[in-house]
Amino acid sequence: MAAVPTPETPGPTIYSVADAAGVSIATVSRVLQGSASVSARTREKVLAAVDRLDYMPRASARSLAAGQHEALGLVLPELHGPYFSELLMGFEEAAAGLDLSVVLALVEPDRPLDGARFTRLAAGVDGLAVLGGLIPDDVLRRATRQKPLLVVAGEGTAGFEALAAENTASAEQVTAHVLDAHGRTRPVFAGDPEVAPDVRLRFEGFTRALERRGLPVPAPLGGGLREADGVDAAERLLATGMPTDAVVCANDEIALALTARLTAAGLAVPGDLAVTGWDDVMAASYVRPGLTTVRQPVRDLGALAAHQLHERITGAAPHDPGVLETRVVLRGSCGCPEPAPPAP
Amino acid sequence: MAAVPTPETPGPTIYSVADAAGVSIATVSRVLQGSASVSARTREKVLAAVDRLDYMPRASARSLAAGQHEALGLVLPELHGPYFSELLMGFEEAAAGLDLSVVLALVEPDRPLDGARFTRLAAGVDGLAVLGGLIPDDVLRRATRQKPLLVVAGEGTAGFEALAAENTASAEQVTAHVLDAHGRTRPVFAGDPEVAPDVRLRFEGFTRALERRGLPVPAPLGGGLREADGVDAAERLLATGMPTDAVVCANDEIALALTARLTAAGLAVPGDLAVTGWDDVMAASYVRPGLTTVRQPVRDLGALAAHQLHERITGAAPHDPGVLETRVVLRGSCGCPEPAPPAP
DNA sequence: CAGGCAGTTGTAAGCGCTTACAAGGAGGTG
DNA sequence: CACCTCCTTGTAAGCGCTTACAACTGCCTG
Repeated sequence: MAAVPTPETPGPTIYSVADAAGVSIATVSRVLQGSASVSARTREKVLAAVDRLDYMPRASARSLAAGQHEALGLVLPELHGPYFSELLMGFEEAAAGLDLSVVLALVEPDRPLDGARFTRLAAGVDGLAVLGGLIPDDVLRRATRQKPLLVVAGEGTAGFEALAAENTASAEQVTAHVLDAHGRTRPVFAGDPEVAPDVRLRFEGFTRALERRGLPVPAPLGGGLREADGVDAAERLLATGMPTDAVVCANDEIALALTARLTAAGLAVPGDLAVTGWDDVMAASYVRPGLTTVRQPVRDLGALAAHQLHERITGAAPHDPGVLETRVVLRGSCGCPEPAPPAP
Repeated sequence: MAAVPTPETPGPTIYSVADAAGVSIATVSRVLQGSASVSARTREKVLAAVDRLDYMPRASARSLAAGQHEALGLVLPELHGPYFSELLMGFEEAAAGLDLSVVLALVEPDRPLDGARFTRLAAGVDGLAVLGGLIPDDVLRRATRQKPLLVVAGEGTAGFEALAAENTASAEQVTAHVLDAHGRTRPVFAGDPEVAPDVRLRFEGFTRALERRGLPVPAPLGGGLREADGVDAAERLLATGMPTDAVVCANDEIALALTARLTAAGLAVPGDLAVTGWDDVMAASYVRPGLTTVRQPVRDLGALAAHQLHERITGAAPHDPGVLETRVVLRGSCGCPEPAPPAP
């Protein structure tokens, strides 16, 4: 028995199998494709040979001959929080359902998707889904000329095919809730609209709620989407003497960290400030007060991305972009009564 | 300008580029490999043609000719909690550093990695990393004959190459802490040792701590690793009249949900019961009391997996397996004084 | 100035698979 | 019984790339 196949000791090919089964390679291929008509007896002989030899076709040879990779690429940022994991799971599940592999590339702050890596990714897949705001537009535009490309959680504007969950209306809704149901009048937005398209759209909703009520719109607090950014935002707030009574945060991580920091500084949530988040992460339902937030169908987003990409690749009529619906989840942090027990 | 290339409209090949640049395809290949000696003038001509045509080599053709996929496969379960994300990030970063792509396959309860999917995965990569306990041993053994394979966070026993973070000693340590520092005497273990190798090893550490002190070892509470399982465990505990004063949980999700459920039932943590978790997820530091837990270098684990796999593939002498160290993080849930502010 | 060498480029043979087409055999029909 | 069909199988031509080898150029040596 030979050792594990390596580049130097390639292992059996379709020729070995054909020999072993006493048929031609075309027949082996047919059996393996389950495609054309092959007699039962022949099929068995071939399958027996496959089994005996531990044969496994090289995907590269298949792809080359068939002219398709049968793989989708997915580009995401650091996988912090449940958001990206969910997206990824939805995408992977849908892709698997379509018999497609998923090639994943992560973009981290110190590790942008440079030309080489992007090319290597794109060269091995039939289509590409990229998280909105991750890659500069010109790079995207270039990529678009190579492969079908879909921007996920981005804006439909820039001329790319895009797909996203609703943002603006939900943000307006949650802001309006804080204003109308809890009588707040000087809310601020924690997050940087420049950092990602969703954040910009959420800030727009926030803005709209204020404008409709004739309230002034303060500048957003800025910062990224991580816990540390929430702490920073809280400290900036403290430093400015807290000219606010509500903080609408761009996501739950910010909201949780900010709440913790403000509470440590002696402020009460929701007493002194109402706080809201976005995403409904696990911790949102465990902290006290529970975090009021917006839940989005992230997994569906991922799945839809895979399906739309597949349709683009196979040339089927593309879905209309569609914006997925979200849902506001009210808990104690905005001033609402705490819902039932924290357990799921 | 042609539309986006699709299987029907393939786009430029190395031949187009060679024509456009007035050289042979061998020369184009050389330029693209950055390899052999090519005159500066020729190189420029080729690069100009590449640029003009938006040429992108097919990975499948490269792989076929070169006999390598330049890709690693990774098999993980559902990406809940930060654990798997971290692992994935570490793996992907290391792989990218080695100029390798990452093909991801997720195994979910209703979606096992059947033969077809596994074959499709293995057929397109040079090596495979699989989370311990996910795939039946016989399937693994079969896979081992095809490709280099590494079991991550599993046990080194079964004859597979394996890699993991320390479990038993840390579990013994955290259990001992609850017993010795907080005077508990009747702890139980929440989790099912059968569900994953790490859990089994943690339960072993738990067991050892009790045995060394001459205490009886109660049967583990059983159940999976999700929040819902923690709730279940809590309810089982309540139903049996709570013959315990400490719960050592297999992970933080269980610990958090169980704590919430017990608290809702009127019990005090750590007053009535000490609770500990595993992983140090984000919520662990936000809840009150903070959750005492064990932090493991998950990202490093992922990175190490990619590196070891690569060494196996390239035939370099394999690292020795190595077990990564973990660290107990003490917070309020075991009875310790709460550390500084909750913010990171 | 012949011979040799290094540097550069082209030629061509695969890599392992899919698939159009041809070929052969078995069975049915008039 | 000749002929036509359908079913099954084989033949062979790629798919787009890498790479060993050959070939050519110009230059340096003796």
